[in-house]
Amino acid sequence: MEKFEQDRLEKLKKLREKGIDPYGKSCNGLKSLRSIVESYNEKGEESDNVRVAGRISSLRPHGKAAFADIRDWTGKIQLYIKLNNVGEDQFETFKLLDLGDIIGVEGKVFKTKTGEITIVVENLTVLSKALLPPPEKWHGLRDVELRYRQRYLDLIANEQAMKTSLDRIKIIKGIRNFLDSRGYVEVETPMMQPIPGGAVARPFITHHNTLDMDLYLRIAPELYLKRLLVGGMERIYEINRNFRNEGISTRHNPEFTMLEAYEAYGDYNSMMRLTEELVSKLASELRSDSNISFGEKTVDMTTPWRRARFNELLEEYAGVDFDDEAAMRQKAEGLGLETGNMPRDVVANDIFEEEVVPKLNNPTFVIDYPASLCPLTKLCEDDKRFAQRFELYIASIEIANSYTELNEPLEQEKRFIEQIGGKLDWGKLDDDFILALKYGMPPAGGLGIGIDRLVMILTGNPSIRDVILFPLLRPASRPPAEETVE
RNA sequence: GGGGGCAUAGCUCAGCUGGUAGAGCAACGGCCUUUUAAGCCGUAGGUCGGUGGUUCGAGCCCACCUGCCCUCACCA
Repeated sequence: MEKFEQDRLEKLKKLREKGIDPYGKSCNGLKSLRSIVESYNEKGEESDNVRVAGRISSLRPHGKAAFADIRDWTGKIQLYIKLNNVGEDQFETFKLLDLGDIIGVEGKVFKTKTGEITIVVENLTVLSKALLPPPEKWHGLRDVELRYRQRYLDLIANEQAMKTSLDRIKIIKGIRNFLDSRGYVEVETPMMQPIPGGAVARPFITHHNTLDMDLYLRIAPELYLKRLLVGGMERIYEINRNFRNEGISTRHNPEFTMLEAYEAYGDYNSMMRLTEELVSKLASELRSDSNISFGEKTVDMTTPWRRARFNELLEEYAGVDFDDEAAMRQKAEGLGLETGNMPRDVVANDIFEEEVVPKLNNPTFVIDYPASLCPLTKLCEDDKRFAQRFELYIASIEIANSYTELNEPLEQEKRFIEQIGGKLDWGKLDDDFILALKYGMPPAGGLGIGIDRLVMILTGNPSIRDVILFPLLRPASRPPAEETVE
């Protein structure tokens, strides 16, 4: 507690008395710890000094010598400090160091008799004196609440946390490279929207003072991206945050990262091919094994992935015939689902989520959804009861959602009105979007991929909070309740 | 929002049937110039999440509150 801080403040004072700045300056010519190890393994011992920096993660003093481990974000390396080598003054400085301090070191690389690649310290710089101790070195930081609230400690203490975070960055970069190489361009559309559209979800509301108007944090960028299709941008994507004022769970964070991509003159089939190529490529770049363990489950990412119609799967896993509405309603009631005044499509979808989704373990494209569930989608040509939409499920989690985009303005307007007549009580009809469509939008395929969920699958983390650096939490301590309010 | 679980030293965890608080790591003092979960000797460290209650006595039982985890609902 305060005791730890007191002890360390005392050492800080002593460092200053020795004329050392405990919060040092920038360093040139630093090498990553991993590169030191790799270069030693390739070339063996070298006569030149190396310069490195890192956080002290272990200290093993031996009187007039000491071993220490320092860690950077590429790995760790052992240091060997000998009184004979560094002299009285620097050895004194070393003794004022603690676990968690960040130091710079210069010295030669060698191998100890136990075979560990080690830097013999010749020169030592204090770069940051830590006033609080890091989490325990062996067990790391286990307390999930602390891991989320103080993510920096998680990153320091748990290698896996750092790896997942860096893997996430690789995945997002991989997506950009993939799309860029296919002639897509990345665009930015409004996060604050006067009418939150492109999905059905409760939005966050905010207010602009000068314009004196309420705005909504976007629930999807879709309607703006399609305006760009109208404007002639033929291959576009956006990777950015969406905000939905809904429940929080292992698969839901109020702000989450979404990829949306649109390809003029494509359709949901072209987007399906794109999705399979993209996701399987990311998977193989990240791990050599095509099997990913995900909680209790194991997912086989080997392509080609299964493609099955919505109603086929309903038949296969729920034993329900989409055409036999009475039997379907009976089945739903048997599952304890509310069927009351629900339209048939909604009942079918409820059964689907209850009975089919839990069984979709290996990557599966579910295609051709009931039409009324897809207000922004073109209908199937051979059966107008279904729409040209697919969703990709992996480990029973919805990863991607794609349509052949509806580009008929009057039909779109009609479907919006039906939707509003239904249950939407926030927002209104986005007639500016309809106006855009009236100028002509090319036929197009559109694709959305939930990035956080994709990262969950590809890194094998079953909780979304482990792939978002700072997931939303309640404040740890809240001010005492006001007696006068409410 | 409903249901279930968890909260003990800085960290990781024990704590029996209710009898007054423990270990390892970290810390502090000492010894130690190839160790690696270094070792050896010694020391210190606690509002047992919070507030009430039951009891001669509460970390333990009860109620309420706070936070987190799981799950259901809303949703991606």
